[in-house]
Amino acid sequence: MNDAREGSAAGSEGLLFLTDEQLRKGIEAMFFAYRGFTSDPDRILENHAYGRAHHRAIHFIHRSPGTTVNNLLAILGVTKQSLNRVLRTLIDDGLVESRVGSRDRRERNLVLTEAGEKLESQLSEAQRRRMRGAYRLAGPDAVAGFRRVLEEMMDVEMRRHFRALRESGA
Amino acid sequence: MNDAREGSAAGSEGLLFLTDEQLRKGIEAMFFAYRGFTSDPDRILENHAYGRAHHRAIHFIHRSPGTTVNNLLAILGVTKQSLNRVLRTLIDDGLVESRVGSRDRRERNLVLTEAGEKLESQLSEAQRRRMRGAYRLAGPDAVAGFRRVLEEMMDVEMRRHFRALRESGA
DNA sequence: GTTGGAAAGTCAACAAGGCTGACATAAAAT
DNA sequence: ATTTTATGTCAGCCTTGTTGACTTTCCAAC
Repeated sequence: MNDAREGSAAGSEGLLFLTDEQLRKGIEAMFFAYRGFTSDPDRILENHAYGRAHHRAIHFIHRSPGTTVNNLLAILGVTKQSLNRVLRTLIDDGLVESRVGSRDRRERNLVLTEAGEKLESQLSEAQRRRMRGAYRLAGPDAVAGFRRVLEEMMDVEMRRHFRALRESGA
Repeated sequence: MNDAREGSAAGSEGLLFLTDEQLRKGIEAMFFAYRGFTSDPDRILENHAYGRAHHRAIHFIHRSPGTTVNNLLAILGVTKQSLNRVLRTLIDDGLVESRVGSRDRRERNLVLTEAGEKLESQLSEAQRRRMRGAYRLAGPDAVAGFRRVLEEMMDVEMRRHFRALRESGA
């Protein structure tokens, strides 16, 4: 409907990269790229009877060892029932340890066990391999742009979490 | 595990953007950004008793009017049973029309009805609004990098479909 | 013309992983 | 002492993915 007026979004400012057509390409690129992004870990998880939800939990527990359930809920944006089902299996399988909070004993501090770290490493390495390949081919400037656009696409709340994770890293 | 050796991926080549830490940031950026990417259409779909699967079908039928079921299956990467369930409801609700193929009458040519185009327009505009905001803030160079990295992240098969869609567009 | 196989549609059953609502418990905060 | 917070858990529902089996349609080769 809107597409009949290709390029009209740019008006007379010459912002060709903002045409509806360009935006649609970006949308499709996100769709197809996300498929690739998840495919490698998905293949590994198949052999473990785990799914993407387990991967996400493992990733963020690795990233913030000792994190609480509440914090994880905020980052993952799911209900506690949903997260609990996943955490339950990971704890029962000995990949995650749930310690009673030191500061506040209502809380649970979540950490990966040795086995958990091992799986995390496998999953992460598979995913990083793809990212590394893409980064290498695209080059540093493209990577900076990639990161910049992604960050602008996030909701403020998610950007907050994203940046909080940045601080803990390099 | 691998992360103890931060920066070692760059070796002495100075490719700091390829450190495991940078790659992890990219992974997290994809995760958080994709959440934002899908959130606006998701909100709209709630009011229509449709889900993301319906959105995807609507998007690609709009994009390639008259496309066949088989082509859609290849693009979406789901089983025909899964797609059929979604198409069934869209056809029954009068958003998609399924015409017997002209060339090959076993095939079905899928097109959006007027009502289908209307919903597509709503969904697409919501998604494009976010992309437009991100693109504008990041600037053309960042957008070029964004697109470049995403394309490199795709599986070859998906890249083929992506590029096929490009040709039909501007 | 008959027939083999491809394209499509359908039925059934199942699983993962979202969701809501209700309720329980322990511990902190007031 | 009471309320609030963090967590866990039970039950049930929905969407969307899966596999397997089977039918119908119909092009194309024989």
